[in-house]
Amino acid sequence: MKMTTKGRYAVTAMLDLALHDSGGPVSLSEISQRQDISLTYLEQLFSKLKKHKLIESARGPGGGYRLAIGTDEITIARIVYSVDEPVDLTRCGGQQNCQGDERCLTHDLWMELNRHVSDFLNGITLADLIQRNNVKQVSERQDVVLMQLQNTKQAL
Amino acid sequence: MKMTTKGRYAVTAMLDLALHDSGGPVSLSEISQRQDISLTYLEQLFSKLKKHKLIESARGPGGGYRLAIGTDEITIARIVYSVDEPVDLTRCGGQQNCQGDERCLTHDLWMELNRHVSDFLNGITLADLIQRNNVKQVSERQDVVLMQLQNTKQAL
DNA sequence: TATTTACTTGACTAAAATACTCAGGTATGT
DNA sequence: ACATACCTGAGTATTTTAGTCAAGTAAATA
Repeated sequence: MKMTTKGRYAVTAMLDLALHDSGGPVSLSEISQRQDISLTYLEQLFSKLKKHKLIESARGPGGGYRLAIGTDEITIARIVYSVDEPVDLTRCGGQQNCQGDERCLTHDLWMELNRHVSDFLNGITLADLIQRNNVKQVSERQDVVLMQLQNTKQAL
Repeated sequence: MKMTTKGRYAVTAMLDLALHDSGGPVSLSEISQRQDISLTYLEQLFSKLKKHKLIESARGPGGGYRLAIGTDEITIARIVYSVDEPVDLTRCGGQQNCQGDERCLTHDLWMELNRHVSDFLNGITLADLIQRNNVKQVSERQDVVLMQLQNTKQAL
């Protein structure tokens, strides 16, 4: 399992989408502003998320993205796998050819770690995260900041 | 927690050392041959492992390395941390300033994953690995291959 | 004491991966 | 028509990784 900022951004963006999914579609520029992630980078991520059928898109003004399936079906693992192709921790990718064409001394250990991390990330869904107090708090703060930003813009 | 081949090599080399620690010190060239890791790269790794007091060195002919503490005190986590400086999975390194100077939406999630992986790697020692059947098997295979190699050399 | 073995140190480098940006699209609502 | 917003793929700067190279020092042994 590979953990990079790409995967982390994807989870953050998906969680943002889930939190604002009640009205119409959510545009990337909204998410970009709330989560401090560049718009073009988000486009890249969402393209992959869409390919993996986690989200649906609507074009044109008022368009944006919405979740394609329920928040309880979207695990963190699915999101991460969608943007970071599944690369695992063993040298050989589970092929058991880490040394010449045989298993290396620690092959099984890394396989175990792999499984462990996967199990953890498979056990948490967006629905779970939404319930969490710290997520609620941060999300509210972000909503307020975005509203202030928009008000300032209109005033100019 | 960062998982790279560097950390994996270090664990493999340390396990090899532990498995051959009964006689005198074990030289890096032995480990290099058994584990297919370049000698100069091993030197780099062992320098760090020594700084972290996991091993002791003896110079000169017949010299090499031996474990500085018991195999039951050497966790996988300690080895990995010794060669890969502790980098964690959050954007902020636990500083909670992942967004501006506030926590990002998924801060706590990555902290949790961090803790999870650490717990796992802290829960396994070299002593544990030595007991495992797959380790025993691979190790025996490697010993045989090395002996054959040395016999071939002498014959030349 | 000459020689060999083996650890020691630090700088250096090639290659890969990462984290993006940019330039052009295309669809859709008003 | 025009603005919004998704869509696509190429391109690129930076960083990290993995590993080499060079020039040592310490110790054992003949």
